[in-house]
Amino acid sequence: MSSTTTTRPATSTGATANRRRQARATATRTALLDAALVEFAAHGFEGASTRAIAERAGTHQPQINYHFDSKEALWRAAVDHLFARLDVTVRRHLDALPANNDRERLASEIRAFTRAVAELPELNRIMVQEATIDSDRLRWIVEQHTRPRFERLTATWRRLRRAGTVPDIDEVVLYYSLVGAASLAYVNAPEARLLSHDTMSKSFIDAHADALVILFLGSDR
Amino acid sequence: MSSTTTTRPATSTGATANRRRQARATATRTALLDAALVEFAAHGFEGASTRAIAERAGTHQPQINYHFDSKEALWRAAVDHLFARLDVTVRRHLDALPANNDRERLASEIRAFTRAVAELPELNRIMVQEATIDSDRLRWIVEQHTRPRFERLTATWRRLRRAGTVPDIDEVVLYYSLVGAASLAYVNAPEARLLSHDTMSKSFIDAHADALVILFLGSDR
DNA sequence: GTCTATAATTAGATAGAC
DNA sequence: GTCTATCTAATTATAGAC
Repeated sequence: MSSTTTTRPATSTGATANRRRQARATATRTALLDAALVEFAAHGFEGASTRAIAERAGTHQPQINYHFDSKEALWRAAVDHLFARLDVTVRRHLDALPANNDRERLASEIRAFTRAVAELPELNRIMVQEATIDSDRLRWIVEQHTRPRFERLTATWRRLRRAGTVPDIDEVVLYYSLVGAASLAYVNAPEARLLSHDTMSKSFIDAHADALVILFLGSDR
Repeated sequence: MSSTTTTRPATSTGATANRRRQARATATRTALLDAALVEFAAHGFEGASTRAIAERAGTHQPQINYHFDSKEALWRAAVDHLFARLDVTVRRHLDALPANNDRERLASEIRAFTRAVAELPELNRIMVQEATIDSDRLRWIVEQHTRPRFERLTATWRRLRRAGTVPDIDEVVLYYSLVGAASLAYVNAPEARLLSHDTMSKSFIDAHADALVILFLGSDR
C-alpha cells in the first residue's frame, strides 16, 4: 500500500481523484435527468428552461450542454430513462398480483398499469404534451416507446375480444379509453387537489384500479 | 338618403368609416382568439409566442397588447370563448339524442360529451397542460369552468349510483376515468395518426361514443 | 468536469407615426 | 386601430479559465 503510494504517488492520487470526479459527473448527469423530467412535465419542452432544470439539479446551466449535446438530447435521455422506470414499476406491481386465466391476467395488468402511471405522473404529462402536435420529438417517441406498447396491448385485446372474454370494442378505441381513464387523475393531480380530492393517496389509487377492472372487464363474467 | 349625405357629409362618412374600423377591429379580435387557441393548445401557455399567434391571425404582434392587456389576458379570453363553445356544442349533440329515463339521459350525455370533445380537441389540450402544475391560471380555470361541471356530473352519478342504475364506483374516480377515456383519443390525435389510425373520423367517434356508454353504463341493465 | 462570462436569438411589451 | 421600430429581459449555446 505504502509501496504503491511511494512507487507511483502521483498516479495513485490522480486515479482516486479521477474516480471522484467521475462519480461527481454521474451524480450531475442523474440530477439533471431527474430535474428535466419535472420541468418538462410541468412546462412542456418549449416552456421548460435549461436554467430552471440546472437550478433544480443544483448545478449550472452550461452543464446541460456539456453532459448532453443540447436541450433536445437531454429531453430524449430523460424520456428514455422514464420509460425504463415505467417497465420496472409495472413489473414490480405485476409480481404482487399473480393470475390464473386470461381475464385475470389482463385484470392484473390493468391494476399494475394504473399503479405505475400513478407513481410516474411525469410520463403521461410529457406524452400528452408531445402527442398534441406533430413534430420530430413526437415521431421519435412513437417509434421508440409508444408503438411497441400499443401493439402489445391491442394484440392482447384482439385475442380476448375474439374469445368473447371482453366487451366487443375496437382495439384503438379501447387503447385510448383505457390509457386516458388510467392516467388523467394523475396527470391532472394538481387540478384534482383544488377540486378537493387527493388522487395520489393509496386509497384513491386502489379504488381507481378496481374501478377500471370493473369498467373494462365487467364485475364477474 | 342623399339628403343625409348632403346635410352632414363629413359626419356621415366619418360614421361609416368608424363602423368599418370597428368591424375590422372585431375581426382582428376574433382572429386573435382563434389563433391563440391553436397555439396555446399546441405549445402550452409558456411555449406559445405572441408573435406566432399574431402571425397565425394575419396581424401584428403589438395588436395583442392593444386588444387584450397582456398575453395572460388573451389566454383567459380564449379559454372563456372555448368553454362557451363547448356548452353550445354539447347542447347541439344532446338535442339530436332525446332520452326517456335516467340511464338513457346519462347515455345521451356521454355520447354528446364525447362528440363535443372530439370537435374541440383544443379544450382538453389546454386543460391537460394547465392542470399539470399549480398556478394562478389553474386556480382561475378551476373556479371559472371546471368546478361547476365537476359538481354537476358527480351529483348525477351519485344519484344514479344510489339508485343502483350504474356500477358502484366513487364519483371522483368516475369523473377522471370518464373525462380521460373520452378525451385522450382527440388530445393525442397526432400520435394516433402516426400509430396508423385517424381518430377524428366520424366512424371512430361513433364507435368511441358507443363504447363509452357500454363501458360506463353496461350493455343493457 | 465545473465554473464565470458572454455571444446570438428571441421573448413580451411599449412608443409614436399615420 | 394598425403599423414600424425598439426597449428590456430571458432564452440556448459557446469560450475559456481553473
